[in-house]
Amino acid sequence: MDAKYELLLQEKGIRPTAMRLLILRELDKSTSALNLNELELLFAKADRVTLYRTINTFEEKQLIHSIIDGKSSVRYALCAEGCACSINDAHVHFHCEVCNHTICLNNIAVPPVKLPAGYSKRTVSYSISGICPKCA
Amino acid sequence: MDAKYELLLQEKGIRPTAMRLLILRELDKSTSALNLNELELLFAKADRVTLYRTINTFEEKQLIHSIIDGKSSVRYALCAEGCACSINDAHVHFHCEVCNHTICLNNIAVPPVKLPAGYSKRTVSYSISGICPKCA
DNA sequence: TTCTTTTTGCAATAGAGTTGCACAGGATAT
DNA sequence: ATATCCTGTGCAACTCTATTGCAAAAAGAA
Repeated sequence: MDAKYELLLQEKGIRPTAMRLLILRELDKSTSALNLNELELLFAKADRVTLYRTINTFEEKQLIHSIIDGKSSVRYALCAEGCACSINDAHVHFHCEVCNHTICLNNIAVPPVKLPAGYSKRTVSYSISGICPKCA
Repeated sequence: MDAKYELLLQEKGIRPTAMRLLILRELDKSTSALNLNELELLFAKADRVTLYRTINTFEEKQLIHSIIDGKSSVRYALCAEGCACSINDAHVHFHCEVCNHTICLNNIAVPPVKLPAGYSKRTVSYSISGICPKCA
């Protein structure tokens, strides 16, 4: 069961501790991107800081990516398999203003724009805010 | 001198007080989008809360728009003339990771994407992070 | 086991955003 | 003009999110 997650962690060079496995499983189960607070609610017994540091580790090792949705806080979602967190892997995010969920539109790539001369591009973020099918 | 700003405020239905004129002028002068903290530094004598509420008023009346750049805080920039803050007016923003400035690429419109069925789009945000010409 | 390194928990702090309340100043009515 | 009302501004306090330092616990290495 957890073998899958353990493998995933090891592939990314992250030591599979109990906490990390739990957090990874929650991120995988969730259909929307979670912020720190939502994660905390899922783990009554875990410390905010542990979650915070775990999330940071995951992001550094490119196991998850962060999303800046409409307002409020940063959210996180698992990267798709084979994702290198490069510009080519970037997809569009959708934030529902009713249920306040943010989801990855993994199969909608961010359409490129041509920057004026002299600008170099490292990361891009394209997010759409509106109403999702469930809340319509 | 200030007549221009006074007129601008009145056009948008905002009463032109001294503070508002000052803040508007600073926003107009600035070549990059400012966050609350940066604004505060420009006005040593003004209160954070006044700036905060002024900015909120400006945004409600669509005199300025907010930008969610890379990390940190929300930034604000003057809307272009004739902007209605609709999706069609949306432009791409660029955030320089070196000087930490965020600028409006007013003449680069956000390329539209086709959402899956059931999703309705209200606002979009496209921001690029990298290095600007000055810092390259 | 013993030693060393990593991970976790607790406490405290920093920073941004927000609200309530009270005072000041301009606009309006009498 | 005076009284009244409404809006804007400032002060204080608070919430929420993010972050750091330090010590205990757990994991890995010798």
